[in-house]
Amino acid sequence: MLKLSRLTDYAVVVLSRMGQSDAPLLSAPGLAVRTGLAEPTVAKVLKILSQSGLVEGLRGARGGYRLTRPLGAIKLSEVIVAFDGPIALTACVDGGTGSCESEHSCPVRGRWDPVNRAIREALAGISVAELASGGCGASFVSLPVHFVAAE
Amino acid sequence: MLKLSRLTDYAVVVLSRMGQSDAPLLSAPGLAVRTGLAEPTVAKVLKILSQSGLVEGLRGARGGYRLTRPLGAIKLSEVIVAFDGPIALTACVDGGTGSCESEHSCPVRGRWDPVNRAIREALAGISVAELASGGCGASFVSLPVHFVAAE
DNA sequence: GGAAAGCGGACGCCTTTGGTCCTATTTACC
DNA sequence: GGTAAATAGGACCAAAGGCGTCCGCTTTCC
Repeated sequence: MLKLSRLTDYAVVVLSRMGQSDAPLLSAPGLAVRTGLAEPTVAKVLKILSQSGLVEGLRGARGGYRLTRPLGAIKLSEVIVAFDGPIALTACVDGGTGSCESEHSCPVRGRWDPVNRAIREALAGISVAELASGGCGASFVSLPVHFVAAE
Repeated sequence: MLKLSRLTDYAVVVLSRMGQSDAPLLSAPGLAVRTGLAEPTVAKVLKILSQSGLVEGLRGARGGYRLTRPLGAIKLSEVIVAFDGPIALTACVDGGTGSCESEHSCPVRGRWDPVNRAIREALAGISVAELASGGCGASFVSLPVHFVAAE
């Protein structure tokens, strides 16, 4: 549906809350309360974020999670890839052969690659900080996306 | 999944084939043979394309479908909208209130709008003809996408 | 040693998608 | 006028994936 999964949406919310707080460590139950999301869901989100290296988990009592990078250094595309997998509009991922039974006669064979690249670059040009910033009044971020029709 | 539905993929293939042919009218069974797709599927795709006004259907024996516009005038975003609905990465569509139960405390409230706009503009800057053109050697299409972080 | 918290995996409900089929309507041709 | 071919619209069913939840295990602090 050209929609990202709900988990990804939650992840952005959770990351944003982590960026707002100045506490060194935040627990999953604590973040659940602050975000208003269900506790198991927040735990799942943080687990995946931890596996992707976007946050770091510290075990044991008084444990919790912390950002491994400031929000401004986390690209939106990284979060999406962590939850939804590689960003590709069609099942025919770049270059691969054998995945489609009628690829020999497909008129759009390989033509999606530049489109995918354009989307990827657009989402890589936005940081989570830019998504979360509530106080940045009138900042303009220009992202020039170059679409190469033919490789 | 940030993937468009399979029907949308088929639609691009069917439209491309229609653009290649110079016959005034093409039937669904005929297009099914030319594309290698199942006949009922092609019929479904053409029905939706017809409802969206991208193709025109003529009934009766010797009937068929024809493009209402040249492929170069059909934006990729139009095809996606016809099958997948409005292009919005999150369920929180632009501006709307009441759709999310925790919108009062959501730190990314309304922040997705510029992202959605950027994606929309990127997909609106590509025509189906550019996707289908097999002979266009080294044409470069530049689409400047301006991302406004704060509205 | 107990409590709190992260880690990994598995399970079940639900929605959506997808492919198919049936019937009605329209039109060309014999 | 009848028949065949094609679109139009809707309904149906099976499959897949997402989503939320829960369990047991490990780790660490008090």
